[in-house]
Order: sequence, then structure tokens, then C-alpha cells
Amino acid sequence: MAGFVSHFTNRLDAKGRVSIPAPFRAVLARDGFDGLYCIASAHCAAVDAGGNDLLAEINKRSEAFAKLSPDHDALAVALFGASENPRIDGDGRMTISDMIRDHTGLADQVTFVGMNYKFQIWEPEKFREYRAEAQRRALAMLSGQVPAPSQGEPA
Amino acid sequence: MAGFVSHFTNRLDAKGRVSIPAPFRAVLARDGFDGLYCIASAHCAAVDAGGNDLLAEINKRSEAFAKLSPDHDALAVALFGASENPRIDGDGRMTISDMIRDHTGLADQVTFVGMNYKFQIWEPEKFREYRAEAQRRALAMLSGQVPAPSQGEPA
DNA sequence: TGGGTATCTATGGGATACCATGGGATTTCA
DNA sequence: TGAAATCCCATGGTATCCCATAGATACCCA
Repeated sequence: MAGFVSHFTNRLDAKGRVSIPAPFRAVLARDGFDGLYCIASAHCAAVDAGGNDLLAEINKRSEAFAKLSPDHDALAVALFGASENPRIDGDGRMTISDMIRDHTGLADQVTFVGMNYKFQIWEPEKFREYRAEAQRRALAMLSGQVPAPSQGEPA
Repeated sequence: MAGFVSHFTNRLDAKGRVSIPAPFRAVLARDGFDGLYCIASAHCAAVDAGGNDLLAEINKRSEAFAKLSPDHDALAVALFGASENPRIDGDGRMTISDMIRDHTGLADQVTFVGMNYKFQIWEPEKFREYRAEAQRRALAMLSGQVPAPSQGEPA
């Protein structure tokens, strides 16, 4: 079954709310996660969002280390300390927290980008730039110029 | 279902009380633990807090040694001697004990950091420093490289 | 086929509930 | 009996719930 696909740009209202695109809501409803799981991306000005599938990916990363160890603690702070669990109201909207606003730099519009098992939250202009760069990289990779990165690339 | 996520900073009042963030209280309520389980972190200036999940991890550690053995006794003293079981009042607040105050160095503000199966209690400024370091280490760990030996860890 | 209607979506705004916080009053314990 | 812990209530700010509206699309039926 298809996951999060396509991208949408919606307006942020005076209360800091934004409608989650209806197709994404449908995917979340199938997933069954309560609300939305969000985590700041470690390598770009976007926030990853999704449900159980995304949470499972995050959990997988920290399971490599023994709990209560310094390594596990550091990883847990970096991952879960940078995560949030916003609710979705009856009209399909979420509230943009300070964390999301600071990390993405978004102001009055929000771009939602489907990435199959998760989607990303972007400031629209920053997403345009990132997308252009991503397409250049994809083109280079597909033409065999650049070796595909080994698996386990941070999302 | 997600555990403790995100981080919050609340004020300590004149009576030494502080509100436990509502999302954390919701997780604790699901967990069913009576009050809060707290233990000083062995490797940083924070206090681990949580419910049955955290307690289970602590128990797992001491069970590695035979009861009544000197090793088990020593570990039990170290673990449970550094533990506390504060209550949560009707308004969702806990009282900061001298142990927590001394071990974290906190003064008038308290930062609560979600780490999924537990959360940590920090002095806000010390947390900022630790977090920056944790993000560096996490990036190194996740990029598949051997993590740099964590010398110079904040005590 | 075309007009009309119902539905869905994004968005705005009022009303309400919740949360963090402060402080008084009461209880507990040494 | 005095200090500390606990209970209880008040309050300001914020988040959430609920309803309204407009535009777009899907649907229906003559």
C-alpha cells in the first residue's frame, strides 16, 4: 500500500496551526499511531514526521546500545530529546511547536513532503532549494558517476 | 506507543516544587508506577526518572550478580542507595530533594528531557552543553563510524 | 449532458479546558 | 511545638474543542 507521496503547501494560521494534507492523514489513520511522531532531521532544516513506521526506525537505532550506558544515553537525548508527539485536532490540524519553527525556520507557510514511510515538514523556499540540489545528486547517482551510499544512511 | 519525548523547562517554586510536564505525566499514568522512580546518573550530572520500565532496567543490572555476593551487594548499594521514590501531588508536581539538587546543581529552573523509556532531570545550562555533545556523538555513532571515545564527558 | 446538490478540504474564530504556577491552610513527624 | 511536607484553591496564559465558511470536487438525476 502506498505511503506518503507528493507534496503540499498549507498556510499557518494566527494560532500556529496548519492543516495536515488530507492524503497524509489517510495514511496516518491506517498506521494507527496516536497523533503524530516528529523528530528534527540531523542533517537538514526539516522535521521528519510519521507514525509507527518512523518510530520503529528511530527505536532501531538506539537498540544497538545497552540501556543506561553513556552511549545509549547520548543517543537517546539526541533522538528522543529532539522528538515531539503533537496531537491532531478534529479538523486534521497540528500545532507547530517552537522546536519545529526554530529548526525549519518556517514563518507563514508549511510544505509537507511525502517520503513513503514518513514525510517532512519544510519552509517552502528552503524546500525548493533542497529539492533542486537533491535532483542534481539523484541525476549524478543514476548516471553512475557517484557510487550509491552504503545502507544505514541517516534519514 | 511513544514514551517520554521532547524536552521542557519548568520553574522551581519557593517550596522546592516543580511541575512534571503533562505529556510525561500521561506516560507515567500509562505505566502505572506509583509516584516516580529517580536515580542519580552514574556518568553525568543528571537524574534518571521514570516508572516501571526504568526500574526494570535497574533490576536487570543487579541481577547479573548472584544475590548475597559481595558484587551484588556493592552494586545494590550503589544503585538503590542513589535512588528515590518521590510522590507526585494532585497538581502534577514533585518536590526536588537534596540528592537531586546536589547531583544536578539545579537552582531555580529544571529541564526535563525525554529519552523514551525514561526521562532525565537537568540544570538547564548543563543540559544545553550535554546536548550539543550528545548530538555530535550521535552523528558519529549513526554514520556507522566507531564513536569517538567519550573523553572529557561532562561530570 | 448539464444543472444542481452534496461532500470534502483548508481556513478562520469564539468558547472552553488544561497546564504551570503561586500561595494559603492543614497535616505529619521529629 | 516547630519545621517541613501535603492538600487545596485561585489565576493567567495557552492549547484544544467546536462550529462556521468558502472553494473545489464528486455525485446524481432528469
